[in-house]
Amino acid sequence: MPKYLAPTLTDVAKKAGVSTATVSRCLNTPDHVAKRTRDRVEEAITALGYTPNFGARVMASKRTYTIGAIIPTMENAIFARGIQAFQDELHRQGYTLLVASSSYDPKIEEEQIRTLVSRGADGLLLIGHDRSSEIIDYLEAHDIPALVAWAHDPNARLPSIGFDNFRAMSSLMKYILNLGHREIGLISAKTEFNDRARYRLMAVQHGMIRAGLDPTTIRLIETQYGIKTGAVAFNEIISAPHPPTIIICGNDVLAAGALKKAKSLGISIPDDISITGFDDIELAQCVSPKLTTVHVPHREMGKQAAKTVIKMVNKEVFEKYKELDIHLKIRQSLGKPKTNIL
Amino acid sequence: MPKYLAPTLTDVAKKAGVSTATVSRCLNTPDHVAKRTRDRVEEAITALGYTPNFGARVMASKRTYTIGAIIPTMENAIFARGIQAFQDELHRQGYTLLVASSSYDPKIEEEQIRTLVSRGADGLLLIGHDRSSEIIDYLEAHDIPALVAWAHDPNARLPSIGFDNFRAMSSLMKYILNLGHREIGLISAKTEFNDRARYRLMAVQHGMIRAGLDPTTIRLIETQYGIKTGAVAFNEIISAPHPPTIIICGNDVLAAGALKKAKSLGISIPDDISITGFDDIELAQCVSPKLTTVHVPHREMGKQAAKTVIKMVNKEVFEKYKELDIHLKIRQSLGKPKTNIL
DNA sequence: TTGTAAGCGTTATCAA
DNA sequence: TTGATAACGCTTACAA
Repeated sequence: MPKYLAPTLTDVAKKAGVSTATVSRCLNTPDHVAKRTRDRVEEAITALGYTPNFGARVMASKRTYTIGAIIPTMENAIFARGIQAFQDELHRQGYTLLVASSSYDPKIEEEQIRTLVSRGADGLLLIGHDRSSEIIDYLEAHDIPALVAWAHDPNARLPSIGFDNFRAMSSLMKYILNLGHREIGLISAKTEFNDRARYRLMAVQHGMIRAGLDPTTIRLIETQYGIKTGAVAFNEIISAPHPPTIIICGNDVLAAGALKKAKSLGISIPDDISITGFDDIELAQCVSPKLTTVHVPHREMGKQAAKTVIKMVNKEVFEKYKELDIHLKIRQSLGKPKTNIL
Repeated sequence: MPKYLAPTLTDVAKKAGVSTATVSRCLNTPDHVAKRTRDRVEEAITALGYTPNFGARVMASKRTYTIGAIIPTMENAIFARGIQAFQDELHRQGYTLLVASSSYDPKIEEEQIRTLVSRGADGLLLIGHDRSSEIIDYLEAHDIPALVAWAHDPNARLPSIGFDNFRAMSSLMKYILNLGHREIGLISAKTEFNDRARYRLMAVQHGMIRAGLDPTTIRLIETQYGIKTGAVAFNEIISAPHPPTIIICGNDVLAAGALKKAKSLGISIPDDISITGFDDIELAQCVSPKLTTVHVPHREMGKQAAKTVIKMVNKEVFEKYKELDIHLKIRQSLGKPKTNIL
């Protein structure tokens, strides 16, 4: 069997009896071509099963209609929902999304940024602000616009669309303190290279201080994201000598893990201890008791992120720091603190 | 501010005082270059912040070390976990994964296949076998190897790695019938363009027949994937005149939705009615009662898929139809049928 | 409306 | 071990 070679513009041109320029025009600016010729060319294209070579196209035109996104992990409903919305909007506007994941590793993230840029991404979507200024220089040097999502920071170098993680967690914290909780546990995602997690942690600490409490009394565990890790952390906090009346979790997945563990230990939520989440993914409503959490408009964020990135790519004006509203979602996993010590 | 232009091989060559060929060699076959020259070149590269242009590279070398994957949706823990494992293994072997999603639409899937191929993907990962033979012709014509995952079918044109959806659901069905269930409800994903869903449905029907029951008595609802849609479907089945003693769900997410609805209606699972899922994602253990489901080794599948695709790309021998083991995960959402009619 | 031809940034072949 | 130089497939002035 002879090795097949994909047909090129030249093949199509030959078959249609026109120049390569004309074929190219049929593809890019069809209305600049006479109907008769266009028909001939299109015929040749389908006959040959021609698909343009992307690499060549990029080299010649410098425009790819491709947006890259680098997310910490694909294995997380939180990003999944927002990214799907991002992709849907991009697709509607004729752009293609290419996704890569960094496994929460800044080195890998840099690598992926370079990969995507060298592949001709017109623009990039990144998660959070924690990254080296070198890589931002790199993006500027290559004139590749990048938008940060899942965060809001008007002082950051990169534009962003998202919410203020500090404010969001603060409002939950205020609610918790109002209920009378004073002994607080916190299961957080790793805060290194993760500004979202760090701001959420800071919000809890600041809440304590404002209430005249000692923030060092927070039973804090930093752990990787996951249901299992949430369960382990819960167990650890609850087993210590003086357990808290509430365990705040950095996201819904950790909270679900904590809840699961509580159940298996026969600890009643929220009677014995309260648990809260963050994100309001569907999971939050599937567990019982349903999770009190912070609602984040992931779909909206994804959609608007797409619109903004496209504006950036096209050098149109855009809102540089767009903040989205979040709100508390009060459900059953949060109650008043138990009066007698557990 | 002058518009910056990304440095090219030529710039590096000039700066290092060598030819472009030498720079290229430093990048691709460093050991064919004298250490002294190599050092000079590397210095120039970092000084300029040079990154190779991918398009040009592809055009010149025809090799990209990129694998494309097209999944029905990113918004689904089922694919997320497998794809993350797929990506991890690819990354370990020096390949880059580019993911696109089809929104369960075969037209979009074709589009994405062409996009990925024209971008120079060396190989492709696809989900399930349902697609036009034209697009398979296209892949063959372009000599792009494609591997199907999440399915097993030794008669299909494309090689695959996965499990036999019919067998998997059949074994669950056998277990269910053994418990004494005779009145069966089924919430399935849409079966059009989805062989996995179709085989699972067929398995339920065949199970009925083998047990001497009439498969047309199955209360069947086909719906989109989602927690909400699962809840709606459950409600519909349960509200009909003669409700079943069990509702089999095509995957865990639908089952979680059904469970949630049951709880809100005050229906006790599994005392009043049983519910089963499929996939055994983490969610299955977070709901209560925990879901009886079919365990699918997603991570293992993703990892092996990566290894196989790389073999295919490199024209090494590989197992064309690899079947992975699945097994029942018996938990609490499945019980004996209630004796008196609900 | 169409054709000619000069790039675009690499790699690879062939000499040196 | 290095350097010229011809592809690779496409777009886009510029000419016709």
